[in-house]
This record gives sequence, C-alpha cells and structure tokens, in this order.
Amino acid sequence: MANIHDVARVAGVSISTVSYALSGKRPIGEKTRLRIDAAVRELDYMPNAAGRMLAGTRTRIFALTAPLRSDTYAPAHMAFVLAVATAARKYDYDVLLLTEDEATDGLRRVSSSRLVDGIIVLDVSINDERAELVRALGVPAALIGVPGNADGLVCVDLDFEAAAALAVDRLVDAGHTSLALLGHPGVVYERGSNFPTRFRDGFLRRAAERGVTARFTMTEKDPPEVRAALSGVLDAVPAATGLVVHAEEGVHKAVLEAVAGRGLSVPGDLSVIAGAPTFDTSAFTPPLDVIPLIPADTCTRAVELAVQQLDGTVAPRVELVAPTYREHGSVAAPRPGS
Amino acid sequence: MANIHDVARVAGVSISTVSYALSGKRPIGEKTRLRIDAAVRELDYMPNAAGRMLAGTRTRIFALTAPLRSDTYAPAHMAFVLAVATAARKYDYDVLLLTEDEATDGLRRVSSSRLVDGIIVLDVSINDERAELVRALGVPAALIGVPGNADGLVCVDLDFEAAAALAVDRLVDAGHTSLALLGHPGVVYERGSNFPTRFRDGFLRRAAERGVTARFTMTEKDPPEVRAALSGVLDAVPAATGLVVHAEEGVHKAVLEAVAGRGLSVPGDLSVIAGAPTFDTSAFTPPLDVIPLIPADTCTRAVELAVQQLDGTVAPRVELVAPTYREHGSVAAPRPGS
DNA sequence: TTGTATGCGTTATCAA
DNA sequence: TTGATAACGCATACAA
Repeated sequence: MANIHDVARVAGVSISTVSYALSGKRPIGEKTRLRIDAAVRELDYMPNAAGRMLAGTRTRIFALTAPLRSDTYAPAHMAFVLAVATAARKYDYDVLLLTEDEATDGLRRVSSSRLVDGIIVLDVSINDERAELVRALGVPAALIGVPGNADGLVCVDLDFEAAAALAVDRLVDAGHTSLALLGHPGVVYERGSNFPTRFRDGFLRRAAERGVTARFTMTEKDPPEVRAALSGVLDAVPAATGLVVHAEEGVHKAVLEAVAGRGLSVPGDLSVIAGAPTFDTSAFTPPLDVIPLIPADTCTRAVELAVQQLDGTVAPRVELVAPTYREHGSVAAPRPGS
Repeated sequence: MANIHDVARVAGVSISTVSYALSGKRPIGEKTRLRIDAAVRELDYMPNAAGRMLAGTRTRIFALTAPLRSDTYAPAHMAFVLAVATAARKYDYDVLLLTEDEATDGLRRVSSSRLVDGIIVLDVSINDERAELVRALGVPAALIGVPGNADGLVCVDLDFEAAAALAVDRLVDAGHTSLALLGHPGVVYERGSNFPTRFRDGFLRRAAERGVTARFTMTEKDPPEVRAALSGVLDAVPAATGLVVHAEEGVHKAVLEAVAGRGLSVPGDLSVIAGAPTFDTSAFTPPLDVIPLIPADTCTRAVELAVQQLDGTVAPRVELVAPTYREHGSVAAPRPGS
C-alpha cells in the first residue's frame, strides 16, 4: 500500500508538498499539483487514517450512542442512526457505534483514548446518565433529545410542543371544538424520553388557549386496545371530531381501521392528524395530514453543532426545530350536526 | 491527557516496560507491575488509539455495512446491527457504521485508508456489489447472509432450508398431511436477500420427501391481505391443518387474529409454527412454536471469523448455523375429521 | 526482568 | 512556492 513518501518520490517533490497539496492548506504550483495528482492516481494513494489521527488534531470519527430500550420503536430508531451517519459523512466524518450495554463505559473509553472527536447522543431520556457523563467529560457532544438537566449541553430536537400546538391550531381553525390526542403507551410517559410528554403538554395547553375541549388518552399498540381508546374519545360527550395521533405506525393503522369499522369517514366524520411520525402517512387509507418528525433535520443540525465545537466554542443550548405541516386531506370542517 | 511517557516517569520505569505491562506480552516483575498499575490509576491513563493503530498492526475497528433497503424489516435489521456491535466488543473491537449511500465507496475508503481491520457485511443480497468488492479488495471480511456467488468469501447464516425442513418434520410428525407456508411479500422473492427463497425451497422439498401436501403463499403485511392469503390455504381442498409463517411480526399477529376470526383455535384446529423470526413469539395469543433466527448466533460467529482472518488464514466457506426448535404449545395432532 | 532505539505515516513548524 | 524535519504516542526488535 502506497504511502505519502511513495507519492512524493513518484511526483518528484517532498512529502510536505504532497501533504499540503492534498489538504489544500497552502498554495501549490500548477505543474506540481498536476504531478502530484498523477502520482496519487497512479499509486491509488489514500492517506493512512492512523497517521492522520496521530499527527493531526482530528480523528474524523464521531461516537454515536443509541441505546435500544424496550419502549423504543425500532424503525424510528434506525432512521435516526442512519441520519446521523449520513450527516456525519457530509463533514467527512465516520460514525462509531457504541452498544447499549456499554453506554457510559464506551463513551469514557472512546473519548479518553482519543478515538473520537466528539459524541452524538441519541434517544436521550430524562435522567440520562450519558448526559451527565458528557458534561463531566467535557468532550464535544450534541444530544438529540432533551435530558432533564440540559445545563452546559448542546441539544437539538423537534419542537414537540409547537408541533402539538400546530395540530391543535389546524383543527380549531377548521372549526373543531372537541379534540382528542391518542398517545403512546403509559409506560413511555412515566420514564424514558420526554418528547411524548412535551407533545401532550403542548396539545393540552394550546387547546386550553383556544378554548376548546381536549382529551388525552394513552394506548397500547394492539388493535383492540386502540379501539378501546378510540371509543373513549368518540363516545364521550361531546364526542371528539378532531383527532391527533402521536404513536407508532401500527397505532395509526389500527386507528384508521377502527374508524372505518365504526362506519365513520375521514375527514367527513373525523379529522385526523399524525403527530411527529418518522414514517410516511401519505400512503395510508386515507392519507393523513402530518407534522413529520424528520430525522435528517435534527441529526444534521446535531452533527453540525458537534463539528463546530471542534474549532470554536459553541454555547450550550437547547435548539428546537420548528415543526412543519403537510396536508393530505384528512382535515375538514366538522359536520354541522356534531 | 497523560501518555505512556507520563506513566513511565511516575512509575520509574521505561515506556517499553509500561507498554509490555499493559499488553501482557512479556513477563513483568511483581513490584514493577504494581508501580505501573498505580501510575496508570493515578494518571487515569488510557492508551491513545491513534498511536496504537500506527505502531501496532491493528486498528481494533471493524466496518459494518448494513444497507436499509425498502424491503428490510427495521426491527430485525436493528437487532443484527446491535448483535454485531456487541459481538465485536467481546474481541475488544469497535464498529464503524457505513451508510447505505456510500456502500462500496465507504468500504473502499475505510479499507484503503487502513481505518479498519476488517469488514462485516450485513443483509447480503443475491447480486450484492459489496460481495464483489470485498472479494476484490482481499480485505478480511465476514458476510452475514449468502450472496449468489460466494466464491472466496466467508459467509455465515442460519440454515434456512434446514429450518423449514424442521418445521415440516414437526408438523408431519404430529400427524399433519396438509401443510402451508405463508411467506413474505412477492417482491422479496424476486430480488434482494435469498433467505426467503431458501426457506421456501426447504419447506417444499421436505414436504415432498415426507409425502404430504404443501402449499406456498406469499402475502403483503396488511391484515386484509393476510386474511386473503390465509383463506387460500384454509379453504382449499384439502385444507391445510399445519401452517408455517415466515414473515414479519405484524403478519404473525394478523394470522392469529384471522384464525381467531374464523372461529378456529390454535392448535386445536390449526397448528402454527413461526419460521425464523427475530421477535418473541412466546407472548403471542396463543404463544407460537418457533424456530428462531437469533442475530447473536450468526453475528458472533461472523465477528469471530473476521478476527481469525487477522492472524491466520481462514478458508472461504458458507457456514450455516443449525436451527433449533422451541415449543410453546401451538402444534398438536390434527382433528380426526379433517 | 528491564531498557534503548527505531519506525509507523502523517501534519505542521521553521527555513529557504 | 517548496523542502527538511520534528513531533504525535505507541509497539517491538534488539540489547543488556
């Protein structure tokens, strides 16, 4: 395998010239550059990673810690992992995957051995020991999600409160006065991530501000449970005419089936909005209006903030990404009678 | 951050003694070892990764290439990724995650920059360009799955044919003479991984060997499609009394619901076996007998084979892991009448 | 049992 | 615009 000396020899220049030509950190004469380029191609030269790490100040690797808890929804989880890896590549960074059972030890290991330049923390829970550790290590890091104590940390997340408020606004603007939120299973709210709570709070708060009736119901993902939860809000008085679903894909489908099973139509009898899903709701029957959770958005920003910490100081912050709304025809005015 | 010189100074020994003490590659005097250990703890020393990579012959990193195709089932995919990372740690290896849109370029990059010692290839499809590339690069690698052309490659996978045969044997041994296999959506068989095909072939072949009726039906994952597929085998003449399901989790649940919906009981009216799932079938209603696909099995073996390639030659091979059977009470003798 | 010295491949400083 | 050379931190062959 060719090294920088080989390239220098073939090109008839010194190794430092080769290094500078490749890094672009100082101007190189036109003819020299051409000779070097030719030598690089001829030898199929690629800089040795270890050599670069040792001599340079960067390893060009980020650690990614992404525990898979029991209440984690695998497809969304995977989407975030891939989004981080993809975003990292845009900055010429690779991603080292830390395992769950090595969460803190792994972080300690890769940072104190200088294997990585920084850390991306995924699926942050309220009392996340990784948040504490990152703060203690003082290593460049970006969290995707918000821990209970975000002091001194750089965090990025969707603005779930604003997302829920946006859903409420859309429904109220369409004329609905009785809304319901179908949320995750109860266990998700008790411990773990705080985004379900933020979504719920945003929903209830904005509904109160708008002066409309609002109900919040949690549901397990099995269709029977979903049917029961749905009955709770559709058979109530007043019955909900606007529904926001903040849950995983199967729950959305179960909701639509249950609604159809009751002989109701969307949006004729019931307006429905999907809250912060990572999956595609435009292929559902019927397609659902959606305020999407786009992994690439938060992950790209997190990687960007991690990179910026390497050669400048980035002020600690909780950066919330504004939600967007996509119409697919599942929201309409409520029936005059209801 | 302390380096090996600091440790040597504090312990009052040379750096080579520190190095050998830490690597255990030569005997160290008792008192010396204690002084070094004390110094290491005092300085919180951890060897610099880049220094080790450069001086040693190992980077202690494996690349993991795991594309997420449209027909990939995310939970299973995630389970394999984690299993590889966990297995790698047992050999003191870290895992670098390559992105899908950089599949071959990424492999080329990390191997020719010597960032990794080897490559683990996940979710191998029949015409997988990564298989060709790995062969061409001549880099230590282990594939999980079997490409169309496995010449010169080290591959590990569950023995899907044997798994299907085992399912057939169990049902036939219980007295069933009319079996059915409910498989993945059609697109999965046309292109992509070859394990669905291997399972199907194993099923049909063993059924023929045992002289029983066997039907194979593909199904999409939506409950209505599953119901239709199920009707196809239960309303046929002769009706199937033994069913093997080789599909994702939702399909299993839809099958059980549909069976219950027809007023049939498992295993009273229909015996059911889950074929090669990565999820838990013991919590289903009713629990299902299962021939599990255990990511840790194949991934651990793949990592082991990758490690062995680093300091010895490993003969190319396709190593198939023998299937196992777990009873949960979903198989019984067919009703006398049927 | 321990120490000395060299090299791994690159970056970056200092000279020219 | 280019070159010589000293780190970077460690592993290991060779000496003692």
